[in-house]
Amino acid sequence: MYKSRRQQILGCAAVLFRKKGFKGTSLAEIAKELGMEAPSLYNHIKSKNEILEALLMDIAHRFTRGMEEINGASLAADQKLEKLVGLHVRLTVDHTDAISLVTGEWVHLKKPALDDYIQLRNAYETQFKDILVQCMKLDYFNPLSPDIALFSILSSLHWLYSWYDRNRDISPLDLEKEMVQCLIAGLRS
Amino acid sequence: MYKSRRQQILGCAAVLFRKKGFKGTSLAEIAKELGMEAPSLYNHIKSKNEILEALLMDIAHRFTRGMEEINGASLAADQKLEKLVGLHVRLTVDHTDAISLVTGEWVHLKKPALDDYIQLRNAYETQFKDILVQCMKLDYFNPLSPDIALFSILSSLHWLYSWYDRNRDISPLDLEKEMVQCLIAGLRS
DNA sequence: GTCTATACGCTGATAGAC
DNA sequence: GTCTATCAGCGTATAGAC
Repeated sequence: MYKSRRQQILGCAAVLFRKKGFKGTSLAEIAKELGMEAPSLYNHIKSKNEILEALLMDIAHRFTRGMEEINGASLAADQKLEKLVGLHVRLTVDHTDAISLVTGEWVHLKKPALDDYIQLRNAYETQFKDILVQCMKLDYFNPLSPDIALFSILSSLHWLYSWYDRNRDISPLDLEKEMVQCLIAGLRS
Repeated sequence: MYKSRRQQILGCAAVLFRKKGFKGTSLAEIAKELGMEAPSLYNHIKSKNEILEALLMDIAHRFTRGMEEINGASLAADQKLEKLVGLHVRLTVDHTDAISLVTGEWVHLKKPALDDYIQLRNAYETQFKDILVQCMKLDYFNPLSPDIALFSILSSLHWLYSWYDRNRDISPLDLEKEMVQCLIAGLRS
């Protein structure tokens, strides 16, 4: 599969940003990893910050699209919840490094992009909670605090990448099944 | 309550490190917040990195001591698990800013301190998992994968600080009860 | 598209007066 | 203990040759 120079830079940066943080990674390091000099990067990117924007907005849009698909289908709320876990597992497996930036590095986004990112994030969480609330209206779900349940499930899903990295032998499908059991079984009475 | 200049610096740094990251925070910013100049900080600290070390090792030792106390008491495994949730809630409420560094900023620790930190962290997680395994031997617990259950519970507990910050109105005791229900209820059959 | 040369601000840290 | 002065190094970014 062909990768443009820009895509190579983005992929390489994601790995380094994950390991050393956005502020802890220099353009020289990214360039060196690709066998080039730092200034040459500017033929493919606008600035260092643009790299972070491209990585994070791509991830954010993938989550948004996934949520739209799930909400568009005519499924019961608990089935939607299981689909959401699957969405997180799939994106984590396919974009492990970029997704790791969601937990902390997004704070280094700058003003216009930062607002866009936060807006997408808030919309996603709102829709996630709506589905959770619908689940709790089903009589075989426990009526927990939706805020705490949302936070609890989401934080586990956000950290999937760190766990998956140390256990790449598990198949994505098995991982999804285990996560569904672990996260959702607790909500059912 | 009296706070030494060093403690003021550490507390101030924790707030800034949390908001802008360790690498994204300059000594000048920390100093300014305290109404002093950057070089004056060196009368109380050895280096910028030492601030991070002091903050993280303090937190790590608090978790280690908490685990020792819980393991030292003669409690059933499921009771120990509940106590552990309480430990995380209490430390999060009392040291919100410093504890936020546990999720990502610890990677900026340098060699001698980094190894100490990782060692404490691994020991804590091992003991946590042991308790989880003991729970699953009780007949009213589901036999989930201990690794996934550990990861799932710990990631929720690690992100408590971000949630607690936006919901400071809830009492620590209520939060503890909700978290126990949300995290542990799922493991019980 | 890649390079070398270069500008220039910021950062962590030290020296030394008060 | 705090300050001012100062340094060396690094980081992003630009200019311009090839």
